[in-house]
Amino acid sequence: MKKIKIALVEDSKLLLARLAEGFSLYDSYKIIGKYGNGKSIISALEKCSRENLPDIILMDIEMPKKNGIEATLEIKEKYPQIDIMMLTVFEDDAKIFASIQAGASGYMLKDEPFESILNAVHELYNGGAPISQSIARKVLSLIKSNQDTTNNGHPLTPDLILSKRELELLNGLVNGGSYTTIANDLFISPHTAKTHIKNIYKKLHVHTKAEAVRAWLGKL
Amino acid sequence: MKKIKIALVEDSKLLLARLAEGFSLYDSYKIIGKYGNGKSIISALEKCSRENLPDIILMDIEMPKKNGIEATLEIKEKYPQIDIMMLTVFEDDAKIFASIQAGASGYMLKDEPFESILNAVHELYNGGAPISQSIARKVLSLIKSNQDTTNNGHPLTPDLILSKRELELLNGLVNGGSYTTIANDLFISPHTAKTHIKNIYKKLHVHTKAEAVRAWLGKL
DNA sequence: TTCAAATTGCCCCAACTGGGGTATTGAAAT
DNA sequence: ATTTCAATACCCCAGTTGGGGCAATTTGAA
Repeated sequence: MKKIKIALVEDSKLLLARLAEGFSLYDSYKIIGKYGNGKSIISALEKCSRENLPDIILMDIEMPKKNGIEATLEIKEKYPQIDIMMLTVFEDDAKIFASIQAGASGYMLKDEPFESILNAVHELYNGGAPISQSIARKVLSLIKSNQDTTNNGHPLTPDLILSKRELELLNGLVNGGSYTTIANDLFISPHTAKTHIKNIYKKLHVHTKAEAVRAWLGKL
Repeated sequence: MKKIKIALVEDSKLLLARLAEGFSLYDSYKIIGKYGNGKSIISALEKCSRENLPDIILMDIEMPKKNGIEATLEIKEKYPQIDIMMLTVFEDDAKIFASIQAGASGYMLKDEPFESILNAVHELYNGGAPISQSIARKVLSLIKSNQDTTNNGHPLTPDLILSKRELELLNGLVNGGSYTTIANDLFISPHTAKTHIKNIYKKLHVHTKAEAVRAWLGKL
């Protein structure tokens, strides 16, 4: 019987060890890697042969070097078949949506008992999109308030908050770029960059780059 | 015999519970409060009679609502007799210095075994300034590289990186203010605010508000 | 006491930013 | 087939920002 290959990305060594320990008690799972930030798992995946890639990644959001959302964006770009479940201590609207938008298929709070996380992984492997009760409630209320048409498929990707392209622009903002430098990075006109950024401001309800960076990096 | 009164500020319920549990095993310590972010401990302290104030606060740095550095700044302003020890998962130069600058007396990594933390609290209560080995090494090397004159006293406050006033200005930046609004908040002229911010840029090696916010909020 | 550092304040000016438009294209959904 | 929407691109313009320099006053430490 084939084991489900799992990679863990989590900056707290404590929680990382606790998760690894938890999975080690079950025969059907195999931890194939443990990483402390987005950068390290991405470079590890690059060195990985196709058959050794993980089936599922459990990914923290708040991490040094490269946060979980940026990492998810990059990983799903290259390996769309890998399912990613976000783990976080925050119940932050923007981060939930950004995660899902970036390609995450599930979203669980770290404080959940390990059994819930285990169930979520199982559900994810079988095509589900597990979300913590408290998160689910928030998502539902926000979707309702946005009058958005429902989405039935597996990779839950509501076209809420920010589009994929806008996420890329926002990333440019976080990296401190000007309209021109961001535009050059993305091979578009500075005018276009500005248009995107204006739209981002509207969606995030901010008015300056500094506020956008702050909103993106949490702190609210 | 008088128990040492301890308050815990930590957003991870898991670690919070673990710390509380740890201290509960020792007769000489008493946990007088557990808080999930900077805002909640500050409002709790305000409602606290003088004799019920904690002797020592263990404070996380990365937290929602109000982070540990901002909270430390405010608490040491009002209650300078309380010793604050920072707990963090990051080994981030800027944050170590900002914490100490804000008034923290110790700096420990969360991953340390509980016994180390216990020893650190004991040392702190007896006038020491406990710092994790790995942190201490970094601090020493940075102090050396900055040619700064040594500091022998207890509240370790190197005049490195940012001055107290500059920290306040930086906080204004993080909150998305313009020169004018920040200046109004601090009752100074916009020209002065600009001068401070220019100096902050030089010290942090950044050139825009967005970069300053990013540097302050970690991510490097 | 003396001297260095922190804090405060101002000037000039080029460059960038934010907010308001409008418009074309291509892809996806109905 | 038609509509919707993301992504692209441009215009104008007031206001803000960033970089350079200069200088008075307060504070703290030697």
